[in-house]
Amino acid sequence: MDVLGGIEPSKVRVRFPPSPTGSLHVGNVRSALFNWSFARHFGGTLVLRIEDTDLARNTPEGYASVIDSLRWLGIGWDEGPEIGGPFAPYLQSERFEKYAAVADQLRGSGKAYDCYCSQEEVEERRAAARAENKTSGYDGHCRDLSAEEKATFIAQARKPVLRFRMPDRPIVFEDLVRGEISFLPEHVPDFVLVRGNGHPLYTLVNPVDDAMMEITHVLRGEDLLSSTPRQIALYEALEDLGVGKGAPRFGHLPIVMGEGNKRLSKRDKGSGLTEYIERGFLPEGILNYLALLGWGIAEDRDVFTMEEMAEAFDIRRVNPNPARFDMKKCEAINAAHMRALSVDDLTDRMVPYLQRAGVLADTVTTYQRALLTRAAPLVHERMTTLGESVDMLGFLFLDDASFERDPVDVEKLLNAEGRAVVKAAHDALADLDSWDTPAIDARLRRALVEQLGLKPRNAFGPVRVAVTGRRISPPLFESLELLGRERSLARLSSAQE
RNA sequence: GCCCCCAUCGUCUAGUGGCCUAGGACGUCGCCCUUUCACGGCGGUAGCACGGGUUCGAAUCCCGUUGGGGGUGCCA
Repeated sequence: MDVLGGIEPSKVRVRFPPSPTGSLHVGNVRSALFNWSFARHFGGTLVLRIEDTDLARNTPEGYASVIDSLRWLGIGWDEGPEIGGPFAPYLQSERFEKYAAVADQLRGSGKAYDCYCSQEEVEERRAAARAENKTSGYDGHCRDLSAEEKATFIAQARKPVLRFRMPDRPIVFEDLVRGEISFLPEHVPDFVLVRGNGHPLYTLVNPVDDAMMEITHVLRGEDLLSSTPRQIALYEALEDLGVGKGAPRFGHLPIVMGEGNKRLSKRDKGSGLTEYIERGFLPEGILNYLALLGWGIAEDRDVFTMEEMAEAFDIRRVNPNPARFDMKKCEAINAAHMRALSVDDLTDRMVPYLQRAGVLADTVTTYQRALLTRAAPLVHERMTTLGESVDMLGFLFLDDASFERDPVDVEKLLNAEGRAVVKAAHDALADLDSWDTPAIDARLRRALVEQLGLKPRNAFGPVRVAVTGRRISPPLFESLELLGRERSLARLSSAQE
């Protein structure tokens, strides 16, 4: 299959057209990623276009959220809002005159027509068609109205919608991920381009902008597969009118499903990118995982960078099956990227999470920064997400007033026996000369394991809870060293109360 | 209802007619390492939806069935 269709690789133009109705959905992100990779692979152009024609559903926060999310992800666009480009503006809400002009051309040429049917009438006939086991779409009632009929409707003050006149022939196209797909004309009814109130619809503006912006390839979700024949017909009509150069090539990506067998919808938990950001996923982790939903870099490898993906990406190798989002695997991939981070990078990235949780103040002191840098290697391989640094490292930065131990762990390990162990640990460490890991290790081992005859696990568990506040923590001796003598002894004392 | 798409372990996938007694990853189970948790190492578990063809030979090609998904808007 010919992906490029004869055009030069660097002339490839793809787009990502989110509608700013809220935070980006993981399905959108996946789509943005594949378009980005496609463009990068060929050295082409990625256009960001904001589809905000549905005024009722847009919010300013939605727009900001889209921009912020893409920046957070590291998915950069070559043309679009904030940076401009030769086809500006890139917000559809600023392009209404263009759509109105095209709509007039379409109407004037007879490629679209005014339809005076009310929504109720259309719906009624739709239901009737359905009852007869027929395609339930617009029946073409107003396709060829006489002047008298038109006059009657106008006299009734009906506000017409503009409907596209579908050609009476099958529409066949080569999908870049699915191969040949065809639709018979009787199954693709005429569709509305402009509302009765004059507002253009997605059905019009999306192809019009793709045509005007000279988009060569459309990579999008499978949910849009059945609207493709309508759009292809529109692109062709547009070309006849001198707008654009006909239909682009399409590739329909498998949809992303949530738990069970339903499409991951905006309502579902785990569907919004924001949740992943808040939990402390890495952009490279979530992106890598999303890439795996339908694509793979190699048979025996599933951890890779975006650059590697762009290098190797081939739309023809995308799997058409719907893919279920598996949080466990997403976490595993993210953890792999966490481990791949340098200690400095990891440290930098943990800071905002620690601040937001109140573990660190807005201004991080030099001392705290140094302490965090020393602590980072201890937790590096223990975290799946950056958010886990809060529970893992909180004990090092919290003062006595804010430090709290996990109640469950306290109950389990700081019982009478546990407190006795903690006391022994305190006494053993009280006069330790050099406060460092090897010395602490040796001293504690002698006092608890050798002298009290405890198993290491039983000896260090209570001490761990006393010092770090939890049963699960960074390595104990290193933690004690970093905490320092004074604070460590204080924790060991307070744990006995 | 009608249209379109899809179909390999629980999940994501490799497999493009013989290399497949089907490979990898995540999960899961067991063991090793071990001060907790991780990391790491070793091993196990589990799959070609079904039925017909085509072929010397089919997970791979064709048809049907079943199942799943999407669409069917004056939303995008």
